[in-house]
Amino acid sequence: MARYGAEHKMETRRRIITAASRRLKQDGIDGSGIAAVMSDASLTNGAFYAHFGSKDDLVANVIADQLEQQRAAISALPADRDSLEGYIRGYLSTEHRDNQPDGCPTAALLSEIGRCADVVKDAYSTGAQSIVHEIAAHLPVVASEADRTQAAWGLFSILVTSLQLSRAIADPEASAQVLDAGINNALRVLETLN
Amino acid sequence: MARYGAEHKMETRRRIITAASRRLKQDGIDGSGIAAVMSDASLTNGAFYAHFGSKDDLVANVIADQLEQQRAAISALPADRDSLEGYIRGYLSTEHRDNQPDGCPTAALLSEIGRCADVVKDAYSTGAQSIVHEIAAHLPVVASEADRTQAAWGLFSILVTSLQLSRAIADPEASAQVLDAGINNALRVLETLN
DNA sequence: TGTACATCAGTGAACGCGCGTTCACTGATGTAC
DNA sequence: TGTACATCAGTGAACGCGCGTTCACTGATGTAC
Repeated sequence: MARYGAEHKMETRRRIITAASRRLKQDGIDGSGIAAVMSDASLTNGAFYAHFGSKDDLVANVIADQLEQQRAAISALPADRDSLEGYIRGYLSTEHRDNQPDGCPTAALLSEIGRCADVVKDAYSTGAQSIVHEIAAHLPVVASEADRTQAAWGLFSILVTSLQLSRAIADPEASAQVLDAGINNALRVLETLN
Repeated sequence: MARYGAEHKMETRRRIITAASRRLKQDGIDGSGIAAVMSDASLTNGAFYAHFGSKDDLVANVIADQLEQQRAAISALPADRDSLEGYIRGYLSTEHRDNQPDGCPTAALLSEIGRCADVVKDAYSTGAQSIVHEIAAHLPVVASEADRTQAAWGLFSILVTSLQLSRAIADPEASAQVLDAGINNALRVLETLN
């Protein structure tokens, strides 16, 4: 028997994924080095390859994990309009805008993911579709399922770009206007379904 | 007098900006090196600093130039609903999705821009606001200017994220569905203004 | 007309640095007997 | 109970490479006289 329990290595792996999630969302995929991620996880760079086959492998695992967490958070919302509105207002808040390491992975990384290896894109595809279906399940049932899925893509789009834009625009007033416009546009999607 | 006319250096500068636009949109900001850009422009890396003070300086100029071209293209559209619908369908086409070097700079770079130096973010802010105001000027005049500007942000958001998502999703069928949903959601924004 | 010099866009090698990845090694803990 | 050995998560130096940036130099063209 090894000196560590069976769960020890899995815990370390989880620690790396958690550290990498924050680092990747803060500095981007290209902007985050293995050594920095491992240091954030209180490890040295050499240990990395005992847990992941490559940087792409790590990124794919981070993406899948982050999207699943986001899906679960939406799943836990009560299926009424007020809860969804609360989620929208939280997503397009200045707090979320200013806390990228703890925020939405899609807003932080989407334009980089399109250029990533297939293993990353596949992880993203699966996760993003799960999130959108979860959003659709929380939309008013007055519309058909196809209409709700379509509206969910629209809602997701408005949230993501509005947040990305608010981060790319340096002037605080203009940035806040973009968040406001995003909230109104998102709420309008909810209304047009009724 | 120098052996070149006064316009020669400006032409070279333009050649670098054009090459860099394509390269940055294809490989991302972090993913594009000075040497590759200069090689694309049929020059060697050393000449770069005779034209730009830094990589950030180049990126800011590329962003400003790209967004101004996009604004001018929208400005040239007739201000009727069919023209706008045509623009939307072209933007969310598989051709645009598959031709990132010649495509929308926002879709290619937005999540990276939020992490860039202020000089880049300032160039982006100015350009993006111009584009949105140009879109707003092409929306039906039945709504107030504030409502149209807000709807223009929503339209822009739907276009950008839908294209980004279609590029991040590897499966062709799912990718096409995202483009379709984007078109429908974008057209719905036009309808709700009437 | 001929020659020495100034100009300057562009060349290409070099700088220090951080990247992703590899690998010989450490050292704490377990088992064998 | 004591000692030799096996296991293996983690260490830390090293690899080749490409990055952004610097700089001494080239060479084509103009001016001065």
